[in-house]
Amino acid sequence: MDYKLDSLHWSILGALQKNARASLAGIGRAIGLTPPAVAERVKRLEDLGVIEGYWASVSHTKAGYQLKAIITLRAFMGKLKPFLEQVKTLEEVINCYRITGNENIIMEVVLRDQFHLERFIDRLIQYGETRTHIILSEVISNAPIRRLSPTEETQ
Amino acid sequence: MDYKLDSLHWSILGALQKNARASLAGIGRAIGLTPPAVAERVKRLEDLGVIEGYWASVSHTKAGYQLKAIITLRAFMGKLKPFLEQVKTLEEVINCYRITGNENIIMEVVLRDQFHLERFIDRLIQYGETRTHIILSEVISNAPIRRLSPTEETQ
DNA sequence: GATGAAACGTTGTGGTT
DNA sequence: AACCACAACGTTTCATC
Repeated sequence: MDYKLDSLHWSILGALQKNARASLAGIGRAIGLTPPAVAERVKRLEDLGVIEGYWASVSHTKAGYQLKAIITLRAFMGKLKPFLEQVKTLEEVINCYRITGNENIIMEVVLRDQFHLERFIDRLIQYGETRTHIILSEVISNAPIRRLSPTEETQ
Repeated sequence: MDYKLDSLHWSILGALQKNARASLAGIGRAIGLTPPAVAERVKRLEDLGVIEGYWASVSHTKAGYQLKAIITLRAFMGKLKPFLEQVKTLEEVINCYRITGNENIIMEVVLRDQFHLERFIDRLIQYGETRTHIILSEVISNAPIRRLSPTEETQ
């Protein structure tokens, strides 16, 4: 990494992780910078890829999806690549990671109800063995990424 | 649910899930509503809890965290409650869900490096058995929640 | 929901250290 | 290179219909 983030950068990241619609002028007031200075720093954070984007979080239950589940997949021989293509077309999947370990894939999915879940799992069995965990409650949701303590920085 | 979301609501949700900093005036232009009309609908979506918040997404690697991992926990007898209290104080944990199945808890964590991961797991073993999966790549990240097809709605 | 006006925020230019 | 000051422009918000 050929850049350094100072504490003003982290104040800005903290503010935008808490509320992505916060005004740059308001953030500037809180940290002692003028609006153009904040705008410049935000633009740079975006250009560097530190800020990947801004999104609204929609409640799956309030949007009509009663269930949220974690599904892992242990792909059959030669079935991982076809799955990786197919998964992009599945509207139910909101997150999907390739992982190490006994399973290859872990997904977070939203589903209308138990029947929807059943049909969804049925569509996956051609690709591998699945294991399903229903999410009962969200203990922590999208906690902000914090600055590494200075002694811990490896930059 | 004692409310109904029409296609204008879903256009607004789509726009804000794609870019939470999009201007309400711009969204209005795209869907044929005046700025105050969009603002009113957004306010109502927030008040209903359909929109839970707006977040900037920060790249864990660009922020100095080389590793992201999924860790599951199968809590020992009587150790789930203490864990649920403790986990809120762990800066590494960006998501944590209670789930059904053999494990009770699944967490998404960001870590500086393998040594940090090792120390983090050490801190968990008092609460239960853990299983760790390193995230190799993100196939799908925060895909938007879409409208249920009308025939599928159970409202 | 629309309109119009006032308050506020963002963005560009130019200048300072 | 990073910031400030100021001005033009766009956006949000509020009253009113």
